[in-house]
Amino acid sequence: MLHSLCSTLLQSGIPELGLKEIEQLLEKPKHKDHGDISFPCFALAKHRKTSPQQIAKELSQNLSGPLFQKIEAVGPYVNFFFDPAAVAKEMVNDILAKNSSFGTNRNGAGAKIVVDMSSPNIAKPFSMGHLRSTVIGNSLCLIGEKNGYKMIKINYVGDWGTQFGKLIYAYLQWGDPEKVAQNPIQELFTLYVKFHAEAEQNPALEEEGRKAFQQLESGNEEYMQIWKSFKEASLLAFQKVYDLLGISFDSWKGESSYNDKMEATISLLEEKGLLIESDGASIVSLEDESLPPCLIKKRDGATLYATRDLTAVYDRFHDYQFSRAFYVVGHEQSIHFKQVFSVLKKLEAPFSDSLEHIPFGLYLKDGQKMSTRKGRVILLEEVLEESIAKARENIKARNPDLPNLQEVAKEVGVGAILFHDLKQDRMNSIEFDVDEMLTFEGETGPYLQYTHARAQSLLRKSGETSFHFTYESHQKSWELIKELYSFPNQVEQAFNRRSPAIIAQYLLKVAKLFNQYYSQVKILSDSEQQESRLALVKAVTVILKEGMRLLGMKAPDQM
RNA sequence: GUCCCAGUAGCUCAGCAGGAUAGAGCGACAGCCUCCUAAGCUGUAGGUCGUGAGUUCGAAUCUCGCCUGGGACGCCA
Repeated sequence: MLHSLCSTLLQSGIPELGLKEIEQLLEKPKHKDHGDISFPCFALAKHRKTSPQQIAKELSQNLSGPLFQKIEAVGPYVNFFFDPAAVAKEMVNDILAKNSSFGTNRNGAGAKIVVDMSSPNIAKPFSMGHLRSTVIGNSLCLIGEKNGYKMIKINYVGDWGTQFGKLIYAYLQWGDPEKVAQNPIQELFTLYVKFHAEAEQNPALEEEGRKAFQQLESGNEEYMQIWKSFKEASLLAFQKVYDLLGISFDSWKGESSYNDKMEATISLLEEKGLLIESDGASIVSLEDESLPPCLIKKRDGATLYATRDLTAVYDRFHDYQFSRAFYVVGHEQSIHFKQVFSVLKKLEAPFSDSLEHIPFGLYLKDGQKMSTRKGRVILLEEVLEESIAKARENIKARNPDLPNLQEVAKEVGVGAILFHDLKQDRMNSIEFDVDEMLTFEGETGPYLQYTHARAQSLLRKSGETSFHFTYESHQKSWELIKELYSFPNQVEQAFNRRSPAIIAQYLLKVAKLFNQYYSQVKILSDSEQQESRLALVKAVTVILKEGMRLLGMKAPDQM
């Protein structure tokens, strides 16, 4: 709204540019004394062969309007200062009227996007590494829905592959069935680590593992039974983590669901003449794309993950007729996805232009990648429990009478972990640091939740249920209102750039502005301003709550 | 060796579809609760935006080289 007001006003003075072009040139000044919106004249200077300073001066002379306090030329810029008294009321009332649907748009027009996310490996603990895929994927889905898309969350569980051959071999060799039955995840993990430690001494074990997987894939009854029991135990354990995170899925079709469909994929590749032999394995050459070849079948005939990804995407297209497919998977798999997408292009798959790898940096431990094989992992569940415990202590100390202590502690503890992950650009690698992760002060999830709870507390104390805003002159409140009103734009940006961090950073700005306002202005008072101030507070809660929802966080009313 | 990602304050990061004086948080130091939740707020100190070129009226932002760190590179996922 503010932008279009400025561009409309400018247009008469700039006949050579269209309304849209002018609007795109407008920018938000970094400094307050440069106004609310500014128009840089450099582009015009080129056309007109006059100095931008001159143009700014000329343009600003003829400009004025009832909604503006002043419009002035400063150097090569035309700076617009709105009259908050004239525009703020409409802005705040718009937010209040739309409530949580403020910022929702129909850009996606209901198009379906399937999202491959989370995808932990069964028989391995749920590590911090899987957290990123899970929370980034989940947030992108929420942001996608807000932008009018139909998002389909697929947990492509890693329940097939050579690793299970290794695990079965290790289990038969060293496993204690009773121990495994009692504490499956921990025991299986121990076996997995042991296998790799032993294999370093005795490389022949790798061959044993491959053999065992080959047998599993060809339907060995005993191995299937073992595999099934591993899978059941793992899914049970994962569910606990998903419950804590408050995340659910539309599909749990894991890698093993495609066992009987792989042959079809392989024949398809053969029909197109893409499959060639190389060192006994079957590959698709991608030399023309300067990529390493895509391995389809191992020497022993067993399949590989590329084979399964190819098969899975055809199946997903069949099930959902998606318009796009996202793969929220670590950056270290970038080449793999380039390969798979290239093969699909060669296959002339109808969806081959709709595939998108959404990579993210990894969690590092001591500057290095965490490795499941070496047992160098950190368990998500433990970190979550620790965070919840800390939140509980904090609440007990500050708000001992809070009735639903456990529930709020969970929301805050989990919120801290979620926000810590989502607040920074997803490509950044994150050095794992518990202390930093469990910080509740500064730019953190609990800070946002605290700010929201504070605002809710004001509303609760006032007893007010309907809100009417009229503008009261105050520098902070105008800054805050402008920020609140930019939420719809942030929602679009976050989706276009596939970036939950945009929402996270935005919420920090809102919270900071509100806390400043709160410290300067007494909201609950007998003054006639109270009603209007409360309306602004209400608008803040609307944005904070909805914004946190888009990140997968809860916003408790008290904490 | 080839390819990908990153390098901004002591630490963690914003800013990057080029624009005015590079911003936060943490940590340090100094303040603010007889007052709406101090998980908060205010102030001070702290920067050759890795480095060298180039493009441009203008570069932290775009291009190329180099340096440093991380990751990937046919039978793991």
